[in-house]
Amino acid sequence: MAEKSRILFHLDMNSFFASVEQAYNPELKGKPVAVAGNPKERKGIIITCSYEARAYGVYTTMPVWEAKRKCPSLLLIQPTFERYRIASQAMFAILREYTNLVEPVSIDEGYVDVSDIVTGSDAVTLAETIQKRILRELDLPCSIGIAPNKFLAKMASRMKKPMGITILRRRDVPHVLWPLEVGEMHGVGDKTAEKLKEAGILKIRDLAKMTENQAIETLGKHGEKLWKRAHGMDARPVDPDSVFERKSVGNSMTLSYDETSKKELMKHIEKLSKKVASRLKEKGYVGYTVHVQIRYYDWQNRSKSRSFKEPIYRLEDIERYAKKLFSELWNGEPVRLVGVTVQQLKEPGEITEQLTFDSYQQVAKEEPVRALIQDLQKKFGETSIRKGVRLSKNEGSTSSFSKDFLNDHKRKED
DNA sequence: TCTGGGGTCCTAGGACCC
DNA sequence: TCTGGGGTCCTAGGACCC
Repeated sequence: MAEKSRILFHLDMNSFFASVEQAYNPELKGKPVAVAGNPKERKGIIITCSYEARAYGVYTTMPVWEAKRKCPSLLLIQPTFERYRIASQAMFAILREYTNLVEPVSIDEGYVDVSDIVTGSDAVTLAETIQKRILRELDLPCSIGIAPNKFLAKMASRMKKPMGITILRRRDVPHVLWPLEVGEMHGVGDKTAEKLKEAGILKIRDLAKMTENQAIETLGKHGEKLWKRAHGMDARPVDPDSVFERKSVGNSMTLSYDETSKKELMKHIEKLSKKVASRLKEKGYVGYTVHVQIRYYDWQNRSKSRSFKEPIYRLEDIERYAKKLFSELWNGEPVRLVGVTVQQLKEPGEITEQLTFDSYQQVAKEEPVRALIQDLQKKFGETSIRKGVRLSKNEGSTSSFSKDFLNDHKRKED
């Protein structure tokens, strides 16, 4: 069955964190800049770097000491996520001026379905307009891929960077996509590339020339998906709501050194539980599963989780269960990283909006639902809860940001 | 002197139910 | 006196992405 013909953009901000820092501090423009964690705390890896830094061979995930060796003049900046979040919202606000069919994928990229607002020949013009606006109003560069589906748009957007606009049609797939290494496909990481290599599959062309069943025999269900993409097929819709359907909230930390003291580890679990609890509250979510992760000194990962009938959202509960799970999981060996996550999230609106007023009152008598509702009433007011307003959905989706807005924040910080 | 922190999706085995 | 098959939930682990 033929897919309905669509025109999608994939917009990808170029070296986003570093570009935001350069927009805040124009003296950094034209220089090798890297946003990186603190090297003293063993978190010293490059998170993003400017194109000037890339010219020296610096790339994301490279340890800072190595980056410094490759580029002695590298300017290192600690990340300020608040800035990135504001810039991101401003960017998405611009996209939503054109259509509501905007799907954020991460802080710095998203899909836009422009099928209903442009015809084929106007798509490039619209992409240019958007790209210029983001540069002019936010001082940030981006690349845009234009294609009939998400996969091709994603592949297209990274073909020209920075400030590129690339069209990738189905008919371009054999001569543009097929010559690429299979590892360059979105969705193929090291492990999958290695498996494919063992099967003699090196180029995307080789994958496309397999039969679909051969791809499935080699990689399972993942193989079916990749095989279709190698043929330029991808029916996933652009879903503006996906951003509101969060599945988990978690925090983890790599420790400054491998830790063996149970007391210290428990302190870390407490800290992480606090962060998770406060983020859950902020977003207005409750969860039903608590999940604890340990990464040992030798990079072995272990995890343990438990599900509950009652919603989990209070700090005491998260902390108590996380500690219990950690104690059951830990084998006493040195720990490199610990993490706490709450999964199986629901918005309280989803719980209350199904209830009539009577059953609302009845359920509200029960712990811990009653405490939950009381907490939320304090924060949002009784009516919004009773009406089942989807609280987090109303946050920050329509505000308009501009360069002035960014500058206001800049001044505040100064 | 290696490898952050935020996530999503998939797989696979066992429990449990009909 | 022998044990099907489908469906769902739970849990652990892995691959991948930015």
